[in-house]
Amino acid sequence: MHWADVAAKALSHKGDKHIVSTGITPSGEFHIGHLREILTGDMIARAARKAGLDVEFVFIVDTADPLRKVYDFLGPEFEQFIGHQLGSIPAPDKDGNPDWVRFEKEGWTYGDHFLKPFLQALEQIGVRPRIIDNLESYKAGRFDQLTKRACDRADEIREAIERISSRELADDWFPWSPLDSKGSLDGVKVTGYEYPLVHWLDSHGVEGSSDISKGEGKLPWRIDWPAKWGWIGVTCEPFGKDHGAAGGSYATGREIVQILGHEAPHPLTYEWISLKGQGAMSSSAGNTVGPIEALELVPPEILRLLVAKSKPNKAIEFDTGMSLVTLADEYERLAARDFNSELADEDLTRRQRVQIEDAAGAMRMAVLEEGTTAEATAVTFRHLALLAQTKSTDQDVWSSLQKAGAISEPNQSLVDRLNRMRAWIASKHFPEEMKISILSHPNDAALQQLDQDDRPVVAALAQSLAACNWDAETIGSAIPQAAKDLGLTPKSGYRAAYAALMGKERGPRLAPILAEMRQNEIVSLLNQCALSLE
RNA sequence: GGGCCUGUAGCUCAGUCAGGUAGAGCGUCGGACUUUUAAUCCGAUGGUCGCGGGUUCGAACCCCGUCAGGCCCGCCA
Repeated sequence: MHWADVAAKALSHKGDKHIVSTGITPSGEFHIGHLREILTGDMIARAARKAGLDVEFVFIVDTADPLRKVYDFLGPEFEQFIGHQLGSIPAPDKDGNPDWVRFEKEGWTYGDHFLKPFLQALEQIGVRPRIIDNLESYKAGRFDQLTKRACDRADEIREAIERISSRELADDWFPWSPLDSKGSLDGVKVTGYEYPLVHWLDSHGVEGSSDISKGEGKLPWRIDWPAKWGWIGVTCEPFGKDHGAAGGSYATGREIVQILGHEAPHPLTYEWISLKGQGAMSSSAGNTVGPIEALELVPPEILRLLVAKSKPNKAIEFDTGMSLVTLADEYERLAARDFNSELADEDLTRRQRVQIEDAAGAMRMAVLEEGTTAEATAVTFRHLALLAQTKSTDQDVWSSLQKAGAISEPNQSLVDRLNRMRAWIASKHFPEEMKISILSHPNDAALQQLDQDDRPVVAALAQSLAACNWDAETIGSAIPQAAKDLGLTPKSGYRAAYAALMGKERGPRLAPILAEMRQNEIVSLLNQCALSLE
């Protein structure tokens, strides 16, 4: 069973109606690590729907969280907003300074700035959650009753947090952080409480009162989370391994939510995504790949496959180089399989069966539109990379594929894929290994690798290519023919051609590439190679 | 200090919950396709299941210990 189906099954034991929730703080650039959170939730919801459950998928944007510090991408002016809520301060402009104009005219906030592009990415990747803005929810009084309960039973909550996380809370700790006279959550002392008011004294020596029912402040993180479970009615939530550890926020949350009068959701802890060779992704370290950037290179269904095929507790190493090609080709292979007929085989061992079921499940989760079946495009990533590099127009690419019988008319997903491929090729991420390049000088090392028998082919090839019509078809037949004329197999022709022209043992189809080059340069290169072999 | 996760073929991982002959994909190697050589198809190769004990007729799986990597007990997906 696929991991999402396992989670769905666990949910089905608890009832028929479910809310799967995810949440992210928009404190900086979103990266593909955040995508795992939301895709994990989306996949559980998908599996639950397939299991016949009534399920809603929500995404909570934690705009009520305060700005923790002046990040590297922010200008010094943001110093004044430390402790202020992300949904109530201006966004950084291009230079990292507060964009007051948009803030005042459009209400464009720090949270919006980072959230909006992420939402676009979600749309592209087929995730359409109900979005809940946390700050607005506070202001609308959604947290009111649960906050009242938390304040009324502050001692119980304090006891739970201290016992479970084995940390000591300050004497003046209170389960509500009021906003101070400047709008900050930092350094505010609670001096009294009578619902709905929490009285405070801030770091500027100002006294005031915070109205819980109007959201003039927020619950501290460890209570904020269970309170959300309560008022939204969350029954399942995936979260990063940081929250999942013993003593972590889920452990305290599951008890606190009971104090608040609700049940804890079914948990699912997932591992982080790291960038290959660079460790965990972190916005401050700058080693991130944003969801938008990733989607410019990778078809969304392939990004989905990456998450779908990895069990949540497995760390994922994301890599925009060769692994992407492997992953994309894996998608194509999987799409071409007929899992139902494979599973019909009675002789399968339990292991083989599980493996086929998991692959089928992963593909169900990977397709963009829920309930559809992936269709193989009949063009591998590798092949598309080749065509995109050798054909200057899209139409030439389609013609080549049509000629090969791979497609009749390109469908939309193939068109998208070609656009992404061109973006990938143009980006710094495109791997050297995939780049097609014809040598400008003989590569002696590669030539020496050639068998003695194959060496004469180089000279023969130089002659026949010098004489032939310079089109892909003619070149294509000249290469094997040159070998045959010498009593060798076509393979010898290719070996010689690759060694001489690309300095490799094998490579992509040569003829269409050569046809794009100048005939005299190719012939001259072959002649030089022939000379150096003598 | 306390706790969680991970460790299985060259690589990525299934299999551990319900103990029963070590599995897949990729890679590699070989063959076929006698002009689509990053393609496709066929075949082969490949593992003291981190290590040491214990329970058992039988352990990758359960128990105890141990090593290594990652993480949590302020904030982080």
